[in-house]
Amino acid sequence: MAVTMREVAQQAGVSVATVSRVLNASGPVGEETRQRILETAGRLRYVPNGTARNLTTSTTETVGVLLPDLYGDFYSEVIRGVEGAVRAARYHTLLASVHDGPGELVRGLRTLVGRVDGLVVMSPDIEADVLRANLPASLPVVVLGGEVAGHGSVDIDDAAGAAAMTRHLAGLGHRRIALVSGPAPNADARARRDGHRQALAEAGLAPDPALELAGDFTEASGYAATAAFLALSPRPTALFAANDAMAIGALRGLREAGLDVPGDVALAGFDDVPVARFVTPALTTVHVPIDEMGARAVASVLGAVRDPDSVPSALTLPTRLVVRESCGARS
Amino acid sequence: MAVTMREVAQQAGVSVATVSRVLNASGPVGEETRQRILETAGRLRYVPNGTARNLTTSTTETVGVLLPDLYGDFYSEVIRGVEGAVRAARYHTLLASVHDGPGELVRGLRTLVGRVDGLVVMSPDIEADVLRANLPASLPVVVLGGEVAGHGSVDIDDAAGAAAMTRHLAGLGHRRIALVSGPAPNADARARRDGHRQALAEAGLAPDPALELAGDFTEASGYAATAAFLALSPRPTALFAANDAMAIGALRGLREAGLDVPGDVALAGFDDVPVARFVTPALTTVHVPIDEMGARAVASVLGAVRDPDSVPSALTLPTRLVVRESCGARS
DNA sequence: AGACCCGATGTAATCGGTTACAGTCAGTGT
DNA sequence: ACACTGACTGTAACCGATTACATCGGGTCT
Repeated sequence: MAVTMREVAQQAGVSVATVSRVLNASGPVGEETRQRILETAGRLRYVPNGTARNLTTSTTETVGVLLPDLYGDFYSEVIRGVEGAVRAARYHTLLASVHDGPGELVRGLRTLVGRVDGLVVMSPDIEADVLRANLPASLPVVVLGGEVAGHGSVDIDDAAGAAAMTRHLAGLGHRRIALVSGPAPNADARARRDGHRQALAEAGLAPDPALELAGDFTEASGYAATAAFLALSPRPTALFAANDAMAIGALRGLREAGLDVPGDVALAGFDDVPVARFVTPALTTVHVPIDEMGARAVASVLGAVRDPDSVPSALTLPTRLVVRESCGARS
Repeated sequence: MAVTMREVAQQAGVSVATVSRVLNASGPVGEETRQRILETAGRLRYVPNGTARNLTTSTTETVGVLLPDLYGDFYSEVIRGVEGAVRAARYHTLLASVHDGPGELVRGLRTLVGRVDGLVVMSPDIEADVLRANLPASLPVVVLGGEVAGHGSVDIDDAAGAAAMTRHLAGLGHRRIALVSGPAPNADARARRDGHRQALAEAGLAPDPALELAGDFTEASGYAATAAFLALSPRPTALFAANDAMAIGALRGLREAGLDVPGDVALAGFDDVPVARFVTPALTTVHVPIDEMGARAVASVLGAVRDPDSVPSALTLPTRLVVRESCGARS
C-alpha cells in the first residue's frame, strides 16, 4: 500500500541498491543520480519502512519498557526517566504494560521480543524462569525494583530510607511511632517495614506489632488506617506511612478526627511524589529518585546492548530524607 | 544470534511451515508432530521475532504516539489515556518524543513509519505539509490538540472552558478580572484568552488590555505575573491564570505579598492537574479530560486502521468547571 | 601500452517469519 | 480397481529493506 523503495528505484531508473545508498549516504553515487532519486522519493512521498530496516540490520534502536500498570505518579515518573535517557541515546521507546496474571506478563514480553534491542522490566514479582523462557538469551534485560539472577537491576534502598525517616522521628523526640505498611507480598513494602523496625531498635524503642497498621499503598487504605491509629492507646505521637498516597489519606483522616498535623501528630510519607510538597502541611517524606531509576536502567541496558559481554550490574540507588512541615521539625 | 524458526524446524525434523502452523494454530498438524515441535521450541527457548512477523503480515498491532516533550503532568496523563485504550484493544504503544525544531519532528515521524499501524500526534504546531511529506498517505493519523486538514483530531473546547470560568467569576460579583495568558503562539492559549474576552463582553465588562498579563504556562511566569498584577490600580479582585501551573505560581506570589486567597483575591486556573486539589486553598479550575483525549484519539486511530475508508473525525471534548476554594465561591 | 585503482552502479543473497500452492498418503464411495 | 477427498506436510515466493560482490569505464602510473 505504501510506497516502497523498489518503486522509487523504478521511477528514477536505477536499482534499489543505489536508492538505498543515497538515502543512507552509505556509498558513492553520482550527483546527478542522487538528485534524481531524491526528487523522485520526495514526489512519491517515499518513507522507508522501519520494520524492514529493523529486520535486515537486526537492530531496532529501541528499548522496550514493560510496566505493571500505568496509573499513579510512580509509573509516569519511571517513563519520564526512561524516555529522557532513551532519547538522549537517540534510541526509541516501546512501551508495554501488563496487569495482573502470569499470562499477561508473558504476552507483554513476547510482544517486545524482536522489536527491541534491550528491555527494562518492572513488575512486582518477576521470576527468573519466566524471563528465561520467554526471552532470547541474547536480549539484555534490566529489572527495576527487584533483583533477578542473571540480569542487571536497579533498585532503591528502601530499608535505608525508612530507617532514616524513623531515626528522624525518633530524633524529634517521638517514642511511639506508628507505621502504616504496604501490602505484605510487596518487596518494597517489606524492606521499608524492616528498615523502620531496625531504626526503632537502634533508637532503643521496642518494635511493637500493635503499632504496625495494615495498608496497601492506596490513599483509601491510608485513610482507613487512621481509624486503627486513633484506637491505639496511648495514642502514638507520630505516624509513618510507607508511601505518600497513604500519608495523604491519613492526613485527611487525622484532620477529620480533629487532630492537628503536625501539632498533635507528626506525619511522614515515602516516595516524594509531586503532590507531597503541595499538600498542607507539606509532607515530610523520603525522596525516591524514580526518574533516575529509569534513566539508570536505560543506561545499563544500552551498555549491555553495546557490549554484549558486559556483566550485568545490580545498582541500588540511595534515597534522601526530605523534611517539610508535616513532621513538625520546622514548626 | 537468537534462535530462529528454522532451527526449531531442523531440530524437530519438520519444515518451517509446519512450525509456523503449530505456533499460530493456522493449519492442521498431526498431534504427535505438534507436541514434538512444541517441545523443541521450548527446549531451544525459541521466541518468535516480532519484527519479522510485522514485515510479512504488514501489520504491527501497534499505535505510535508522538509527543512534544515528556515533562509535566499533561503528557503523563495523555500517555495514560492512550496506553489504556491501546491495551484494551490488545495493541501496543510505541512512544516517541521530540523537542523543538522542525528536524526533530521529522525524525520522530520517520522512526515511527512502518513500525506502527496508526499514529497519534501531538505537537504545538504541526503543519499539514510536514505530515504529508513524512508519512505514507495510507497511515491513519489523529492529531491531538489542534486540527490538521485531512486528518482526524481530538481537541478540547478551550474557549468554552475559559468563558465558563470568567462567567463564574463575574457571577461572584467580580468586575475587574485579570488574566494571565499563555504563550501567544500557542493555540490553546489563544483560545482561552478569546473565551475569556467573550465572556467578559457578555457580562457587560469591557475587556481591558491592561488586565491581560503575559505568561508562558510555567509556574515561574505565574509567579512573575503577580508583580504586574499588584501594580494594577485599582487592583483587580480576581485573577484567572490560563493554566494551573501559572495559578500555583501566582498563589505563591500573592501569598508572599501578604494577600489572602480567596479573601483578597479570587484565583482560578485551567487544566485541573492532579495537584490542583491539594494546594491550599484548593484551586478552582477548569477540568480538562486529558486522559480521555488520549483514549479518544486512540479509538479514532484504531477505527481508521480497521476501516481505511472511514472519514477522519474532528472531535472537540467539553471541559468542566471545577469550583473549589480558591475563588471564594464556597467560603 | 598495460596494469591498476576507483567511482558509479547493478545483481542477488539475506534477515525471520507467513502463506499460497503443491504433493503425499490413507480412507471412502461406487 | 479408480477417482476423489481431506488431513498432513513441504517448497518456495514474498514482505521491504541492506549489503557483499560483481561489473564497467575512465583516469593514472610506470
